[in-house]
Amino acid sequence: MSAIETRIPLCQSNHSVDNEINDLRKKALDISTAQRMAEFFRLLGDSNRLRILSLLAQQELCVCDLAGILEMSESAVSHQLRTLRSLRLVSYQKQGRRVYYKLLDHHVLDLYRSVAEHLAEE
Amino acid sequence: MSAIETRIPLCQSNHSVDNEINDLRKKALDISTAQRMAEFFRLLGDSNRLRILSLLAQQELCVCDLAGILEMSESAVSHQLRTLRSLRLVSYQKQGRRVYYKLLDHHVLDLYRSVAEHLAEE
DNA sequence: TTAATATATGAATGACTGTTCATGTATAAT
DNA sequence: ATTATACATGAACAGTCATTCATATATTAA
Repeated sequence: MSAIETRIPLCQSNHSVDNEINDLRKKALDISTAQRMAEFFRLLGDSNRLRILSLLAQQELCVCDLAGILEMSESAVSHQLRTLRSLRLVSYQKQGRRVYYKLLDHHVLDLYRSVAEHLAEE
Repeated sequence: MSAIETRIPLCQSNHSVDNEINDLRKKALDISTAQRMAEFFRLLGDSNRLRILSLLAQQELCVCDLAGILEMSESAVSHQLRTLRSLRLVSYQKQGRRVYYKLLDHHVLDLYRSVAEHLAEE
């Protein structure tokens, strides 16, 4: 059983890349890492979540202020914060009956800026 | 009609942030920009698209090679490339009946690295 | 010319996701 | 104590999305 025969059939016949298939398969992002990265990007792939993050990047804010500023329902904000919490992008602190959220992860701002730069170039 | 009265009701009573609501609303990411940024992040929020990009970051590849390496159907790959094309992340070049795709946007790699770094820290 | 290959694409399907609505809990105010 | 507020959360619903399937086009091979 040669390497060629165990290989999943690609394009018929040999073109330049053909011999490098196995190399490339190793170089490709592995599935589990890709899934974790995708999960992270997907988290940023919602305009309301981005707007929440843009505010928390400035200062701590409680749920009802976020809701008021962004004109979203408190429930919707709370659900989104739950998502952001689950990926450790925000932390929170209770004060009386209010819960103040703040940005926890500094990478988010880098990503934010990179995309802003990309969009500015179009 | 004072500024207070025209303001959308937030948390009852005045806490420290209350006077800054209008300021914060101006500082928040505006909706249309947030939507464009979200569209971009959402594009990266799929593991198969990330894996396609990780390969194209190394070299030009045709559809059937991508399909073979990633063990996806050619149709699925083609659909994803269409999406990547629409956001100008890849360009393509026809050679015979093959179509070679390559990475067009350098920001993608920056984003890619930022997230990889984030995940490495957990 | 005829058959096979590489790619593209519309429609259909199943899975996922964000919001709303209803409800529950904890805290503060009266 | 009773009421109102701030927040959380499960269920339901609507919209979105990635894949598959069927089909079409263009190019190469026979």
